[in-house]
Amino acid sequence: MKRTRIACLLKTEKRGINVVAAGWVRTRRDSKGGFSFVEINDGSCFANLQVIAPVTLTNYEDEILRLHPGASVVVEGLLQASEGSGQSVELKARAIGVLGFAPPVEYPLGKQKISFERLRELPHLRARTNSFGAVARVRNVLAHETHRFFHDRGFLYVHTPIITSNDCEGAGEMFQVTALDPHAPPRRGDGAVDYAKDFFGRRASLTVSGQLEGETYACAMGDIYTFGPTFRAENSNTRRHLSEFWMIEPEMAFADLDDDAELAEAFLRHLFAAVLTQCGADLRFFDQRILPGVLARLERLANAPFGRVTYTEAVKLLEGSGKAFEFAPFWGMDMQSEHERYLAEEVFKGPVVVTDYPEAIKAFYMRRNDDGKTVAAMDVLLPEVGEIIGGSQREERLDVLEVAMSKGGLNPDNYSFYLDLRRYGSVPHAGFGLGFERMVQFCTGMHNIRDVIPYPRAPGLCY
RNA sequence: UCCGGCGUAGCGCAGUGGUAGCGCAGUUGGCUGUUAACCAAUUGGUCGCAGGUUCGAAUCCUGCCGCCGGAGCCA
Repeated sequence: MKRTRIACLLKTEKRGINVVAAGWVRTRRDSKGGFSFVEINDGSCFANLQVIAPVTLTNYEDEILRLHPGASVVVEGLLQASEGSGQSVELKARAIGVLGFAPPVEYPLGKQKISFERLRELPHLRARTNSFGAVARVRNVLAHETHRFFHDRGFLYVHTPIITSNDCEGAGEMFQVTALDPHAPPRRGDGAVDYAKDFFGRRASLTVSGQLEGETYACAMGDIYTFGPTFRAENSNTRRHLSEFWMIEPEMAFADLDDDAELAEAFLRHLFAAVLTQCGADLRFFDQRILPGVLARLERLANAPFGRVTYTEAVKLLEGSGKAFEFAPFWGMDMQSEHERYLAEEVFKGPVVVTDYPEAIKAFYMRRNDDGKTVAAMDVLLPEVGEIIGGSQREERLDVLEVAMSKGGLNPDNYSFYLDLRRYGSVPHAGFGLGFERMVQFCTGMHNIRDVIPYPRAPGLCY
C-alpha cells in the first residue's frame, strides 16, 4: 500500500490521477444523490480530504454507512476537481478499505464539543483533534527550527545527562532517582538512608537544568546548546508550569551579556518567523478558535526589535508609572508578574530584555558587576506571558564564585567540576534557558501549558 | 502551598428550597453536491462523595475528593 499524504494531495495541481490516501474519519455526510461524503484527516496538515463514496462500492451498505469519527480507512480512487464549493479537490473513491471501526457510543471524540480538561484524560487520542494536531505540528516546527538556528550559527548540540548527582543548584525541588526498596531501604548507623548502597553509590535525581554540564562543554567546544527534558518536583499548579518540560540552553564561550541578549533576540525572532512561514493553516485555526490576534502578534514580534532596559531603570519606570500595583515596586524587589507584564505590554509594547538584576535575587553563578550590587543577568519578557527566557553571563573568576557559593550556602565540594572550569583556563561565557513549552504556548495561543506537550506531567497528573 | 470558582445524561451546559431541562452524540424516520449539513420523533441522570438543616435539598450548611483560574516558585 503506497499512500500519499493528504498534505501532498491538497497541494498538487494534478487532476484525474489515481491515488491512495489513508487516514481517520472526521465526519460522514450521506447524500441521497447516490454517495456519501467522508472527510478524512491523516495529521499531515490541518485540512481534511473530502472523499466521495458512491453507493456502488461493494461495501457501501455494510461498512461505509458504519463509518463514524475515528474510524480508519484506506481510500483508492481518482483525485478530481470538487463540484462543491468548500474545497478545490476531492477524492472519488473506487475502493474504500476499512481498517478499523470506531463505535460512536464508545469513541469519545465525536462531533460534539469536548473540553481541553476532558481531553487531558485522553492523551492517547487527543492528537486526533484539530487543536492538538495543530499544536503537534507547530511544536515540531519550533523544535526543528531550534536545531536549524543553532546549527546555522555553528553551535554544537550537546546531550547533557537526565540523571544527575548535582546536589540541587537552587533551580527547584528535584525528583529522586533510586533503585532502593522504598519500604526497606538500607540505613546507616544514625538511621538515615544509606545512599552509598544505592544504584549510583550516591544520591541521584532527575536534572532540573543542563546548564552546568553545558558550561563544561562550552568551555571546550566554544558555542553549544542543549535541548532536552528537565524535571521540577515543585508543587506549582498553574497554567504555565509542568513537572516535566523541555528546555533549550545555549552557552557561549568568550561571550558577555550583550552577546547573550543578542542571541536570545535573534533566536526568538527566528522562531516567530519560522512558524509564520511554515504553519499558516494551523496558525489561522489558533487565531480563529483559540486566541484571536495571536497571528498578528507573531507578525509584529517577528519584525520588531526588542526593547532593552536595566533592572534599575525598569524599577524607576515602574515607580514613576503612577499605576496601582498590588506590590509596590522598589529597588531590590523580585519583579512580580504584574510588573513584568506592565513593562512588556504598556511601556515597551513588545518584547523587552531586562538586564543587571540585584545580586541578592539571582543565582550564585551569575557574574558580579563592578557596581558591587548587581549581576550580569537578563530576563526576556513577552507581552501576555511574561518571562520566557532567563540567562546571564557566568561568573568566571574563581575567587568571586567561591564567595558567592558560600553566601548561598552551597557546599563547594559538590561543585568541584564546576570550579575546575575556573581553575583551568577560565574564560568569560554566557548563556540562557528557554522553556520550550512556553514558546509553543506563546505561538499557538493555547491557554494551558498542559495542552502543548503530548503527555503533560504536573502534580497529580501522569496519564 | 495560598485565594477564588466549578463538579447536573456519553460530551458541552442551564436550572438558587416544591416531582430534573436544553444542545450535541446515540436510535428511528425524512431531506439534501453536502461542509461541525439540515428537519422531526425518541432513548438516556443515585445532580462528585459523606454528613447536616428542612415537611421537602441539584439548590442552604459542614467536611472530604477532583478539576479550573489567579498568586507564589520558576522556564
